[in-house]
Amino acid sequence: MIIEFEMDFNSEEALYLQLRNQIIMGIATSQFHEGDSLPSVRQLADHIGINMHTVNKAYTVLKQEGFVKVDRRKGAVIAIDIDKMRAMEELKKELQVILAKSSCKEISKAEVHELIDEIYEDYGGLE
Amino acid sequence: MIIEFEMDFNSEEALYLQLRNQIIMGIATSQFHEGDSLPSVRQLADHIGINMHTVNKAYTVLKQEGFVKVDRRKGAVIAIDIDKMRAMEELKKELQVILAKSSCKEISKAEVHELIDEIYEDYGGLE
DNA sequence: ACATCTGTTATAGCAATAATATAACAGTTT
DNA sequence: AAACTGTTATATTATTGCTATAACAGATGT
Repeated sequence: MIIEFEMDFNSEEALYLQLRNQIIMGIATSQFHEGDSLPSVRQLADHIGINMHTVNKAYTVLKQEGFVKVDRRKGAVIAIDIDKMRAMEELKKELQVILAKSSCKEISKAEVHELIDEIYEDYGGLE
Repeated sequence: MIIEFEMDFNSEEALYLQLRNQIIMGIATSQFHEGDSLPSVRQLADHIGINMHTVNKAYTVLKQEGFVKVDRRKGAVIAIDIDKMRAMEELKKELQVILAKSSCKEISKAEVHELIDEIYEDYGGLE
C-alpha cells in the first residue's frame, strides 16, 4: 500500500509536522486502520524525497503522542493509545486560542458548529 | 491600565506567541476594546522581564493578522480588521488537524460541541 | 527649547531547532 | 549470507527565537 503524502517545501510548517498531521488525518479518515504498518523510514523518505531522519522524527512524535507503536519487525504500526482525559485537555487548550481568534473576527458560535459538523463528516468516529 | 501577562519560560511555545495569544484572548474576553492602547514595547518588556524586540515582534504579528494598528503617537492600538473569509479558511485548516486528533482519541462530535459552547461563553461575541 | 517618550531599524551574538549527510550497529526476514 | 528493519552517533548548514546595544525620527510634556 503506497499513500501519497503532499509536502509543501515552501511552508513554514516543519516537514516532520506536515507528515505527522497527514498521518493523523489519514487515521481519522480511515485510510489507515489499527494494526496497519506505515512504510519504513527509508522507503518513505526516498518516496517523498526527504531525509530518513525527518521521517523518523515524525514517527517518533507519533509514538510519543500515542498514535503508533514501532516494532523492529513491522516498523511503525498504527496503535492508538486512548488517553481521553489528556486529549480533552489538549483540545480545550488549543480551541481556546483558535476560538478567541474566531470570535474577534465575528465568526459566530453557530458557524463554528457548522464547520465542526462539516469536518466531522469525514471522520468516521462516534456520533 | 496594567494587565498581567503570564509567561511560561519553560514552554516550547515562543514568548512572542504566548504574548500574542494572551492579547487575542484578552480582546475576545473584552479585557481590551477597540481603540484601547497596549503598553509601549519598552514598558511591557520591562514589566514582564523580556526583551523589547520580543514584544515588538508580538505587536508586529498582531498587526499583520489584523488585530492592532500601530500608531507612532499612541503605540499599538486595538483595531480589528474583519476579513471574515480569510478567518474562516484559517479556522477550517486549523480545525481539520485538531479534530482529526480528537476523533482518533474517541472524542465525540457532541463532546466537541459542548466544549465549544463552554469556551464561547467567555467570549462575548455574537450568538 | 529641551528632555523624554514613542515605534522603527540595524547589527551582532548566542542557543536551539530543522533538515541533511554518512556511517555504523543489532535484530528480522528471506 | 544478503537485504531489510529501527536506532544511534556525529557533523554540517540554515533558520529561528531571544537578547543586547545603538541610533534615528516623530510626538509629547514641561
